[in-house]
Amino acid sequence: MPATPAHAKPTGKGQRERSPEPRPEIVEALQEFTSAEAAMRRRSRRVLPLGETDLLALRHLLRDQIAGNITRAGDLARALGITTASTTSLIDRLARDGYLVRENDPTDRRSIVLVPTAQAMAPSAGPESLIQQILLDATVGLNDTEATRIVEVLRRLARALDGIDADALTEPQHGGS
Amino acid sequence: MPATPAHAKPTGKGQRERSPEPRPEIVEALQEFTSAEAAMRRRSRRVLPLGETDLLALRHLLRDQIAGNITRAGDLARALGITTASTTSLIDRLARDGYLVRENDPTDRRSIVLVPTAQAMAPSAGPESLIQQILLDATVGLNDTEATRIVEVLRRLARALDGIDADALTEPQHGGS
DNA sequence: GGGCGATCATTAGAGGGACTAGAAACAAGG
DNA sequence: CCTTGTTTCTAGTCCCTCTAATGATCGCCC
Repeated sequence: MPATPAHAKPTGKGQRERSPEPRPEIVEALQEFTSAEAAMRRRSRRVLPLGETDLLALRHLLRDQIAGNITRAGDLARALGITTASTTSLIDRLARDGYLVRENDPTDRRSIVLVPTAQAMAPSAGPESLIQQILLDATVGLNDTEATRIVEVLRRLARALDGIDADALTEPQHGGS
Repeated sequence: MPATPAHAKPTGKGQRERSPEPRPEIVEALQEFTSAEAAMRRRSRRVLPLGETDLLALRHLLRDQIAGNITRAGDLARALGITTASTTSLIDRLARDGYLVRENDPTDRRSIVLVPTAQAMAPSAGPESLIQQILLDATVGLNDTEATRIVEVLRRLARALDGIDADALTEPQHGGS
């Protein structure tokens, strides 16, 4: 690995003070992480039972279920950033393999409600859990304050990405949230 | 671990002390980030000139060039976690659109050397740079120690993922030769 | 220095997953 | 009732990756 020579060095003064400056090293490190994860996931695609999108969909379903929310097909499409047509075949795949079932929405007969089955937790118990464990092992050695701060930043980054759509990229005006 | 729906609450004592405990919230927040990024990238695929893999490939090439290393086709395949066959068509795409050129490797006539062109930096200047800016904006408000710690953890996570291959997932033994 | 296995890039063919376009069923309001 | 908007699904297409097999070259050992 190259030693990434080109960091914009922060002005050396404040060591403990909150700085209004951005941190390019963090964005760069985040890129390293995502590209490492993508590469790992491609390398291991044979032994992983589900594709990337399918896994994200399943996680979304389980999270919604824990939170007590129901998930309809359209919700999943929006959450994953794919079209509803793609979502239909995604649901077909997951239903065919027994990860979820389609149920009628009692309040809207056009909609369907997606209900994860017990099988839905299986991926998290297979090779996926080993990945989780390896990741967990890499998070030790922090104090509570640091851990909290990291989670804060990651959440802020995720929400910032949520606000981006195609229009925001072509029209640099922040159209409002 | 049966399901672990909520967070494993750290033992409330150490607020400033380094803890050997893992931080599931960090892994979870990281998942949120990667899924938010994937969703954003899918939403904006129309206006982004390159696919995800193509972009990663270009970044790898530029990084190698800055570090003074040459990149051969096989190197790219390994870095991206795809087969050499897929790499061939990836190089075809990138070469066709003028992002790189193939050159002969003087030391090995079977290999080709990939040389990024000036065009290779164009994607980082378009919508991609806007994404970068939005991410940068979300990293403000940290002190130097916190920023350093975050980068440390992310790098450690990335390296941990680098060490995972299909065999490591099926054979939990770390016996790789 | 000639043969032999290993390595590198490529081609050919197949499959998965995402997209666009359009249609059917239903909801909601005039 | 009728019109307009929403939700899902079908049909057809395209892009990207994979497996399998080929041609060219390297490294090595006899």
